[in-house]
Amino acid sequence: MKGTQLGEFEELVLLIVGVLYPEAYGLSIREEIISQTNRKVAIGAVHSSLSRLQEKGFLKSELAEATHERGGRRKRLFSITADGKRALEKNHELRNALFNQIPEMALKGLQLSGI
Amino acid sequence: MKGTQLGEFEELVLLIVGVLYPEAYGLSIREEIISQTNRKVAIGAVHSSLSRLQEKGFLKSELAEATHERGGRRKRLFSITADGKRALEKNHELRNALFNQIPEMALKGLQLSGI
DNA sequence: ACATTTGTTCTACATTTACGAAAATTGATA
DNA sequence: TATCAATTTTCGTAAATGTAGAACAAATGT
Repeated sequence: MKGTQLGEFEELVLLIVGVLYPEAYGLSIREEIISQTNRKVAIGAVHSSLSRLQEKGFLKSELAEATHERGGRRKRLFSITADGKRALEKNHELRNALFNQIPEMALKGLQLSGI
Repeated sequence: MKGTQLGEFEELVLLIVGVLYPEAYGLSIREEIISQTNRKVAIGAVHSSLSRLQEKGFLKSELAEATHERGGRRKRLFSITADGKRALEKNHELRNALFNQIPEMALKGLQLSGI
């Protein structure tokens, strides 16, 4: 990859940032991924993906003010850029198009696996 | 990835194998990816992805008989397994669901990038 | 002041993706 | 049947992504 392609996990993170808008930050993103996918994710994985997405220009971020909760350190809030939106839509369209091009025969009988 | 997750390129290859059925083999897959995505792909990338997909159980393959064309080493033809189909559908559904959960606001005004 | 909670940064390593040269077959031709 | 040209896969290596969790930072409660 030449640094402009969206990886599998990166795409997931990008989508979740959209879903969580405007409250997308490291921990909330992690929680949302876990609850929507049943997949376990370490916090470090999320943050490294976030910073790579920002380097690629698909996300931007700003430091929010601290809240009044216990702990409540300042959050870094992420949001999608125009490039990020384009990348997401492009992937979505490509995949839908390919999905629809698969002939019936290619998948016929596959649901009753090894009888 | 723990060996059962589909990588970004792997998912693309899996879709193309479906599209090309029953004539999916290394070179034809490479050509189809290039023509459908305008992305340049090396033959080695395709083959390593194919063998990983087979290890994961998402693809199966068989050696076809030689054709009558000049040259023509025997092709290894790939097709999707039941597990592969499931993985593809699961990804497709998840992505559609997430896409639909993104609030309008998250993408508002992003099309007119840097005027 | 100190413990606790929330959150981000840093570091290290595993897996996937990428590239292209080398090797293996196969039909054609001499 | 030896060699050539064409087609396809295999192999070795480098770079990008994915995964994990400890270290570090800043806020609140007592």
